[in-house]
Amino acid sequence: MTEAKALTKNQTLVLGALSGANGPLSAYDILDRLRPEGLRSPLQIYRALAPLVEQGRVHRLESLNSFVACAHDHTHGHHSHSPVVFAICETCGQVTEFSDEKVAQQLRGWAKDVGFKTGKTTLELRGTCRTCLAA
Amino acid sequence: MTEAKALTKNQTLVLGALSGANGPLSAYDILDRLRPEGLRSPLQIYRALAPLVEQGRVHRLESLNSFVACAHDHTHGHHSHSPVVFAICETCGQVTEFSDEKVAQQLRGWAKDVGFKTGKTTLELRGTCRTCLAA
DNA sequence: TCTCTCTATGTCATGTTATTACATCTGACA
DNA sequence: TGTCAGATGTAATAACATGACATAGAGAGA
Repeated sequence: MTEAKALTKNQTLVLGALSGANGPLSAYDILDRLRPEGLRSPLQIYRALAPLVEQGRVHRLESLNSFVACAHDHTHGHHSHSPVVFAICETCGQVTEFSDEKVAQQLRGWAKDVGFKTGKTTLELRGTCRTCLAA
Repeated sequence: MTEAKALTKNQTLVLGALSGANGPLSAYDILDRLRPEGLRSPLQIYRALAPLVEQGRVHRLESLNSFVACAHDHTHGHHSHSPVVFAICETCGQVTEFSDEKVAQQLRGWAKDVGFKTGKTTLELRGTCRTCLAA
């Protein structure tokens, strides 16, 4: 098993901010939370986010222009790279992360048929979660 | 069969610009193309886009912050609302639009299981198309 | 130890995407 | 003709993201 890559100071701060939040944060939201730690510019946030997203420790939600800490465990250095689905509640902001092998398989099948080489997959559901529906 | 809704002048211009393009355009790209027609501000573009997207004549690509004309026929006023998948070639910019009932079904199944009410679904594949792979 | 180099960091400026607020125009129709 | 609603026009600004360049610190090797 490979070791998890060590994080730099700013990466640690950014990941901490996202882990501590109970929903997605924009880069500027993160910046506001980290001003007390001395961060001052958006670029510092974006620079820290890039490798975190790359490593899968943070996900970018394209439909919100914001970021969430990955719900899975990264302390042991490895995780699945099958595409992730995000269900985003527009009422409470909570994001549920899951992956679905059937969906992945189906998309791979389409790609194979038409000769498309898939890199990153974005799959986001916007709607209302069970809790908010009940309320 | 319901009739297609009539478009306003600016909506016609914007849809025309998107139909004429051979790939996705940002709102500001569209604006640049429509300056000769007298459009001057981003808001004019965004205002025209909103109902076009609403009606499904235009799709927004979240991962590119840009827009494409829907590949399907809207002249007869009706089209399927099953979620659409976009395959975006990062080399040539071409966007292929398709829908996959199995994927849709699978996602509906998940939503049902956890009690999530899905509104809009975003499903975008970034990668390389057959043509660009061959080149 | 010195210094070279690589990575991370800091800062300013700017580029790109999207909306708020408010004014004006136009056509339907009472 | 008056007025009302929808479409349009314009300025200003908010929100998201990156380019360019300077600085700091840690580790390798002379």
